Amino acid sequence: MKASKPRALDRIDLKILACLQDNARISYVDLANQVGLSTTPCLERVKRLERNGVIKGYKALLNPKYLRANLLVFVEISLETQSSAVFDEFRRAVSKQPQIQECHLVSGQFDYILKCRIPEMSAYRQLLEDVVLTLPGVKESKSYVVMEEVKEDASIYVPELNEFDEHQLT
Amino acid sequence: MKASKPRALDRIDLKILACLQDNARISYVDLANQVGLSTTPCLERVKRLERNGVIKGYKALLNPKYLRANLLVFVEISLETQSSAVFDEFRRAVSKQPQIQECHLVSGQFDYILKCRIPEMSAYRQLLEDVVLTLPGVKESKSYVVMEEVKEDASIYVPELNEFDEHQLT
DNA sequence: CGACTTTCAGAAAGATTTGCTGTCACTGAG
DNA sequence: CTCAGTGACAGCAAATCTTTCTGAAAGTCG
Repeated sequence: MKASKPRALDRIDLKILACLQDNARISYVDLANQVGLSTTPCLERVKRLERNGVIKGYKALLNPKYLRANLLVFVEISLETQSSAVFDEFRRAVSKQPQIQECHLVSGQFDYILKCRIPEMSAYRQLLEDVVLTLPGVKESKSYVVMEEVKEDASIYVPELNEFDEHQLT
Repeated sequence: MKASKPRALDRIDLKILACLQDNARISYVDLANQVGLSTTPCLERVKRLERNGVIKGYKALLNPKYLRANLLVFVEISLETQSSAVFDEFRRAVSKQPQIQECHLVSGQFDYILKCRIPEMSAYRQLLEDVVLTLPGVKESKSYVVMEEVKEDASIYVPELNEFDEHQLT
């Protein structure tokens, strides 16, 4: 037997993804109607998208205002050495901190960009002390405190099929 | 009659939020079991959390790899003038671009931080031209191309009740 | 104390999920 | 060309879930 060949996403798959990204708690009946299928093949497609890793999960979007996460700060960090031991330790420290939502290794002047949600300024100082400054290799760090969130949209743009022709699952 | 007074979140609310953030497609039956209620009050609490804006929505998490959004770039932008007309125009341009996932007004050296997901480098150049460089007020921009996403977690940390005592809905 | 409010559980009706079956269209081998 | 074999689909039905209704228990305020 051959492994299930990962097929390219078709028009209906893209519609399903857009719908579920818009409202993850939609029922399969409604979803099927919106994409023009009956429930059975619609369910099968969703399960397949989950199996293939196209859909990574479903999340409720919470309002930071009510959860002591009012303050959003971006931090740029560069490390002294670029040894993998230091990098690993840095990653481990970052992973443990739930207040650090994102951490990306970037090219450019700095090594890492962090996105942190915290209750208030004092917690930010604490976080910097805990994570950033106690780590051995931190050379420099710069903080940007967010004054206003103009746009925050976790959604990924789901293209139309015609923009998407030659694109394949890999 | 008085408007429904927004009560503080209690232990069960926090559990519900954590569960729904972890898996937005959980059934009310399972959710009720996990938080130690029967389905009826559990459903009521969820609806109330939605009404009060604590839950802003439910989203499927899609894998950028399969949606032509492989490349993640952060852009820092500062504007020449800080007139509100320029700011407004900038915001409008940003809002229209689905590839710009986030845009934040920050304090510090730059005015805005953008987070963009795009198919590849050529699209990035295009985006810069479309949004950033055609706008009148852009003084300076700096790009950080993400080489590795160490951590990306849209979740907001849901505190335990004991860490949460004196916090109120406002 | 007594009325009122809030929160809860249980039951029941309605809706959804999910597995089963059969049909249709397409494909490749003979 | 013909005929399995395959994949995707719709319809149906049983199990499960959602959601409304009802009433009980606990707390609040006069």
